[in-house]
Amino acid sequence: MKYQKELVREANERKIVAAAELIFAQYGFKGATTERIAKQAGLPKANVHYYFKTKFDLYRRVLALILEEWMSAATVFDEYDDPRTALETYVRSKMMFSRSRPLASKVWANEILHGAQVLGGFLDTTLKTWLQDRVHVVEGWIAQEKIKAVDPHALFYMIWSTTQHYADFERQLVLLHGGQPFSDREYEQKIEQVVELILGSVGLN
Amino acid sequence: MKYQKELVREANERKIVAAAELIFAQYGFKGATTERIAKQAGLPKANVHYYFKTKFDLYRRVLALILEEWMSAATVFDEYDDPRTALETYVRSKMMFSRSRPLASKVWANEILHGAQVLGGFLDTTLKTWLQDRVHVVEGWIAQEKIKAVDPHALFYMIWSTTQHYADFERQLVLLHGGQPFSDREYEQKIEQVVELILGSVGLN
DNA sequence: GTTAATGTTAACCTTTTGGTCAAGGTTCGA
DNA sequence: TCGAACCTTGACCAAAAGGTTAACATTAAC
Repeated sequence: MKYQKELVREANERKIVAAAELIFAQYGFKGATTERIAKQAGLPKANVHYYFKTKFDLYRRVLALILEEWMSAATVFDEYDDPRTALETYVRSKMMFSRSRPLASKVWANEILHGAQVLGGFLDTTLKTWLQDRVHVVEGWIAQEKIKAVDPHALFYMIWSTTQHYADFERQLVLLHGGQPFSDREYEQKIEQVVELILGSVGLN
Repeated sequence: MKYQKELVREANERKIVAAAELIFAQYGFKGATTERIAKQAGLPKANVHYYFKTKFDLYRRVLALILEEWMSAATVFDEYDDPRTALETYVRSKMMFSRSRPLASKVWANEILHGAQVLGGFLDTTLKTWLQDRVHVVEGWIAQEKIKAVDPHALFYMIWSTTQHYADFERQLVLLHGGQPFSDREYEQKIEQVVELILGSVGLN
């Protein structure tokens, strides 16, 4: 059984992290103020600093949690051997991530856009390894003539950028869509269209 | 013949705008300080404020110039009737923009990521119209069975995101590429690969 | 019930930063 | 050469913002 204090700590940290994610997504690291984060979390600013020594610590925590989600979402790529199923599942998963966690995607995009000061280490090690392994898988498909001979790196970049675009450039898409956010039904269609385009790009129709 | 003062003004504004673009790209609007912009431009801060009343005015100027470039780059789409040539030319043009003006692309991405406060009006009007017209062109191609029946909006979003990714996520690509920036020769190959993927996505091989 | 550890918060401090000012310099037409 | 317009810049100011403090409240262990 957990102590009350432990529960209080967990609940407060969760509230603060959720608030911070929203504010960082909206304003960027520098543009986000601890005051605003505190208000969003429904706590006084000093309380935020009690749980997180500095704004930068809080930012790192937010990114670390997003990183975790990112990694666990990436595992779906390995669940199928067949290129069509593997790619389709992966693209769907990434599209769903953009839909359900747009704030996470935006914080991530902002971090990389401004030089990946915090995530650089991850990109350089874990992600690099992950990508190399999957590139080999794709090369295998190409060798077996299961898909067209495309550049695997370029393919992954296209999948990442296209799917993340639906979160990071949400505002643009909404404006081009007449100011209305996509309904669940409309978004399902977007997913289908993206899947179709990606599969088409490697010759799977 | 131009007056000397006119030349001074033009030269200084250019210096300031160029510096501002760099600093906005690196730090975002809020993260950029006028002091830093001034230093980058090689001028005292007060001089920056002499030419641009506020930081926000300067930001708007930077975006306005980028907008101009964006629009004039977009015209290449209309130069050919044939889908293969039109798409290939457009994708190449966008890839070259990412290569030659990565800072512009980053400032743009940052602006939209954080809600398109300034560019909202443009997206909602000029870009929306531009897109609708080109969507009709693509629909024409589909009706004539020149390309696969894909969703034209999704196609444009994919082209935009994929090509801009090479500027906006430059840092990630470089890290995944072993820390080395792409040479001109390597980048040419990247362009080919992206063109191939995009053409493939609409069934042109 | 006493004590130690942890949580809460208003008030405060310090640094950063966008922006102003005033005094002096430069250009240029008359 | 004189004066008006424009350019230059160090010093300054007020507000914003990250972070600290100290006093008080609550919980938990004995």
